[in-house]
Amino acid sequence: MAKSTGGEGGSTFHERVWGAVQRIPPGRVASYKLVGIVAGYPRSARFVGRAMAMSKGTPLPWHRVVASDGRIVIRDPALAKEQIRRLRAEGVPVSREGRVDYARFEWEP
DNA sequence: CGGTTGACTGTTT
DNA sequence: TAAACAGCCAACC
Repeated sequence: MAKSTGGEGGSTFHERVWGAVQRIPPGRVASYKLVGIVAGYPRSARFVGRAMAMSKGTPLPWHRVVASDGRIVIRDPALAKEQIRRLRAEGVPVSREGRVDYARFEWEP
């Protein structure tokens, strides 16, 4: 007990964000802001996206992270396409426009 | 130590 | 509805 931070227990911002993303259950999605809140940085939504960009090549379920409207805001179409594909594989319906029903599939920590 | 940057978000035009 | 603007914050050079 008495573990410091009481959360992701990381050192850098990215490690905490990664820890928060790993906590997202399958079949659910979380917004960048929500991940930031869980990570302990409620105002760093932008940086959460930055951390995700670094996550390329890591076992991180970054595909469960979408914008606050449930829309995919990734600038790389190839990467966004992969996210849609993974979300559908997890049981999350994604529209052709790259949008999910965030109101229904939002992760509630 | 300061300016730049971004897988964001919310408001306004 | 889409586009533009502004606020925010930590890592990077």
